[in-house]
Amino acid sequence: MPAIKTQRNGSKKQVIIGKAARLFREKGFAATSMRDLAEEVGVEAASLYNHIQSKAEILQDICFRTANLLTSHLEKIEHSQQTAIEKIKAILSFHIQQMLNNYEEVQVADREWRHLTEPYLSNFKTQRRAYRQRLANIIEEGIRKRHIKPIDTSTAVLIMLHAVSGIESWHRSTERISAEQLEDNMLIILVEGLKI
Amino acid sequence: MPAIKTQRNGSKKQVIIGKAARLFREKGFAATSMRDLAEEVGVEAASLYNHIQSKAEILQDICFRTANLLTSHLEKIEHSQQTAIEKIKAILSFHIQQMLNNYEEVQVADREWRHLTEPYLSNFKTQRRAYRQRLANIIEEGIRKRHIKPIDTSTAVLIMLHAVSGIESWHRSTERISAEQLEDNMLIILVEGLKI
DNA sequence: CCTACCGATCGGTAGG
DNA sequence: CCTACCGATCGGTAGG
Repeated sequence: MPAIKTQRNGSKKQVIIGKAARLFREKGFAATSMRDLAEEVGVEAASLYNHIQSKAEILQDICFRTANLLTSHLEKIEHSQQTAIEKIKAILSFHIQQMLNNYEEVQVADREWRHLTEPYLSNFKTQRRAYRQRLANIIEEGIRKRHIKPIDTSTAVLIMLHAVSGIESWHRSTERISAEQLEDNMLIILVEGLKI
Repeated sequence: MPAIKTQRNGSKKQVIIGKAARLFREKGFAATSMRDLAEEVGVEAASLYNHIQSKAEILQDICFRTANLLTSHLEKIEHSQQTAIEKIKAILSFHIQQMLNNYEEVQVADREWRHLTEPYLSNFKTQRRAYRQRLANIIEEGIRKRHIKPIDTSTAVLIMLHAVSGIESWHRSTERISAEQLEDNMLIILVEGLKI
């Protein structure tokens, strides 16, 4: 019954990856040992290898799942009929939602991708560069149509993406505002300044 | 001649810390070995210990030097007679300058401080929290005087600081704009949206 | 899923 | 500043 076996392996693998994301975010990829991960999962370190191939594979799964999620959402927005400002708001809103609901994996993908090995490292960097370029193109479109100030698009992209990835600090803050308020405030600060 | 000896040790120690900052930024603190660092410096690993006490001490030096630099600049700005908007611009401008001129140490302090051990870890977190609070207070002052939109101050601080720390990507980009243009653009995007 | 274990590498020390 | 070396820990495998 290979179908059931795959299913079982798949679900246990996802548990392992989820726990790994938590540890990688807390301590970093390099400082997290397979024995740390095993303890978190509740098995011996050797047993992890019945479900995953290597420590590197876990990082690959986390990084590319996140990258693909963001890329495919960007694709949808690109093909919509919204104005540039609306598109940017939709993209940032999606980033914020991902950060709030799935922040461990998103942050690991954002911070620990440097530990990917080739050819995954190059693939990831290429996908990342393409994503930023496409976001810059949307801003460029807004500038051409005079909805957005004539700023440097690369700088704007850089600010937006890094600002969003900073939500971590908020996430663990004691004096929290609601997720809705957070999103509203971020969009005001990041987008209103762009408008003409 | 203890004065000369201290001077010599001091300068060689600074060389080691500088090389370490480069490696810690590239590969992360945990993934950088003392043998990697020794090779970069041009000595055997054991010889490093004539100049530094431990790997941990190098990270402490980098993190607190950067933290103290930013804190003491903030102090100056706080006591000046500028408006809140001007103060924020001055602080961000200083961050951007530090990032451009000294980005390796600044980035290590920003990204690798999690690897500090106690009591340094707690000290660093406290200093960091205080810095953000004082920046938030300046924004709060601007809101009270109706120079700044009534946004959530913690969110604004979070966005600003993370946006600035994202300059790394730009620094290694091929299609660069000038440092001046970068700073102008960042201040427009980050500050203009705040104004009423 | 476990016990037992591998070679490699780690941060750091002794002694000169 | 080097050679020689330490105990600890790493990612991963063999075999059951």
